[in-house]
Amino acid sequence: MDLIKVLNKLSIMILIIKGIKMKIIEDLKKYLIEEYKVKDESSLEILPEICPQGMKGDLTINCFKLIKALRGKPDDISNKVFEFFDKESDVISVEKVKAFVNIVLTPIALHQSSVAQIANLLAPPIDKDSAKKILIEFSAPNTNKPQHLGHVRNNTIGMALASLMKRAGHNVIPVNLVNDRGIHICKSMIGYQRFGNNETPESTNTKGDHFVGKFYVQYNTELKKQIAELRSVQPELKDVKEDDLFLKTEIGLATQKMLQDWENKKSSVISLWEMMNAWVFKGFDETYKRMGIEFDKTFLESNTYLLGKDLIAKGLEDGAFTKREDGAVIVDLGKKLGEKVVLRSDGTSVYITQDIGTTIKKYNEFTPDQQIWVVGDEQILHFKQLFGALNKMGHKWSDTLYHLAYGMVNLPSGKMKSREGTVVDADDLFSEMVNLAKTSTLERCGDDIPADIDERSEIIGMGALKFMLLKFNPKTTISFDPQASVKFEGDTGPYVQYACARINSIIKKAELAGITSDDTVDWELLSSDFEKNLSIRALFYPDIIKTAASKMDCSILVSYLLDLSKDFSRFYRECPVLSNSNTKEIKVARVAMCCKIRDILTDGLKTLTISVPSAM
RNA sequence: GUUCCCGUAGCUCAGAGGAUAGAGCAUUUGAUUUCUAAUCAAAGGGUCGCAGGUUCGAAUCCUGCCGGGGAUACCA
Repeated sequence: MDLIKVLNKLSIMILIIKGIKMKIIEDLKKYLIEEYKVKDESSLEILPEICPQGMKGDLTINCFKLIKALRGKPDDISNKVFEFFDKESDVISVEKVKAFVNIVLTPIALHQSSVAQIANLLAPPIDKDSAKKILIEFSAPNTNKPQHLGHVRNNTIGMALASLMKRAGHNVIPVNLVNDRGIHICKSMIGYQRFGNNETPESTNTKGDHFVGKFYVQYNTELKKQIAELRSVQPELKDVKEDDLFLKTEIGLATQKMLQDWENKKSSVISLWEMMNAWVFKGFDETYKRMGIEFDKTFLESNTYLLGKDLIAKGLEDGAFTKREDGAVIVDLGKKLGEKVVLRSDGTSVYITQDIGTTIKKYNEFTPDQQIWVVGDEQILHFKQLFGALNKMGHKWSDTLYHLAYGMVNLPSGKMKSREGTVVDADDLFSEMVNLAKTSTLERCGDDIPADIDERSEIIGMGALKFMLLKFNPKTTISFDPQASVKFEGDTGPYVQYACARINSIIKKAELAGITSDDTVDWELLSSDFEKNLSIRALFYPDIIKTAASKMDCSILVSYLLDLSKDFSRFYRECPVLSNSNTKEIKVARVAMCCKIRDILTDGLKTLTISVPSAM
């Protein structure tokens, strides 16, 4: 036993290489630098890979990737790598296939570099010097209707990205910018004035955002009716677009008047606006709370919509912008992006005017190293123009701005369209998911209904939804089938949660048997492929966090957690932990392994803003 | 017209220039006296849209074409 302890201490000499912390790999690097007389040591990065199935090995060194740094031939390099490993006592066997060198490590060397160093695996992979202050804006809802599946994707990606960046070691400030003013807001206000009958969310027992959304729908119905009437009286308007007929309708004119009154701060309009917005915000708060979303700061468009005008004037002076013959101020963004109007000829703002203003305001307020917007991919051009305009204005930080463009969410029937009533409402979706989780939990429990059934169902249902949305690369347009794609089997959140639940159950039973996490672990005993695979996978966790953060892609972490859970499920089947046929030492070692794997799974899910239920 | 994204198994999707292109679902089959079967094991299923090019090596990079979607407002 003492010998083991000494060996443990020796291999604790851990060094960091691109997220993979292994002494043997660092030694290999030193050896190759010596052999090939490499001058710039930082040019040589050795990132081992998991050996593919069917090959004999734990880890693989791909020598093709070392050609550049070493300036050698693939065959020579792989021979040298082979020779190096052949002499290492931590290596049981080495195999060279073409320029790939596959090594099998002793269990103790492997586990000591991996799960035994759980604190290292869970530490932020980015050092303090390269940590950035990142402002991330997402959600950006309108206050005239409740949120739908598209917002849910935005919210989920935004919050998980913020959490991921934080986990990687950055300083993250999540912010929201609520579109609480404008013609569309006036539409729901007119709708309420005409059809509201002085009802309130309380009097009708309706969630505030749904309550207001109802009047937005009624408004649009009325508008459509008036347009139809107009066309029946004036048949020549048949081919004119609906948008162009807006100001020819009575309700359209009333809406425009209301917007003007709002901008002139007419008290009756302002108080109606304040009352209805308060209802919506209360509803949104519930939605955000249920999703586990918190913002450090919420900007309101009603406070920011006038920003930018003076900046345009200054840009005009500095020559960043030019005045066109018709009086509009434009920015010339070159051949690809063309000209963009930044101020109307009548001197009023366009959308990009206030975006310029808000972005500069955010920069001055927080001085971040990077600003990120999580906004749908239909606005790619807009953001390119925004960044281009800021660049022209001489803001050097404009090249640190980043638009994380995510794809749309389609239904099997096609696009979601609010006008056709094919929108999946966020709150309905949450309830459906949680109910599904509850039903299947009840099925599994039989008569033994757990006391925390509702809390558990909430965690499982919401976890399944978030996991599903994060599984896809953000930029892909995804197809969401509420019936089929939302199951709790296979590559899902509950699969990962289930692995955690099984581990928790084992640990509870182990404690009853007198096995604790303080017991000394003999890692040598975990020598099966199933046990080694867990350590191999765990070894890559910091690198996965780092890569996912640098690519701003949570799906990388999602795939990893599925792989690790899969490795665990196999281990669970093949290596009983508390079986009576096991010695106490084996039980202790396997319990320790379970704890470490659970820690990683829990940490990974938490990073994705997903919780783990007490049991399943 | 210009521009951006996508095209990989029946379906939904991973593949960070490298080995025999992978998962899940669906289909077929097997596993529960042993720590939770929301699990595990296995089978079938692929001209990686097409054609060139770069490379020792291309699903991955470049060019062209075909197909699908988005953006091309003094809308937000």
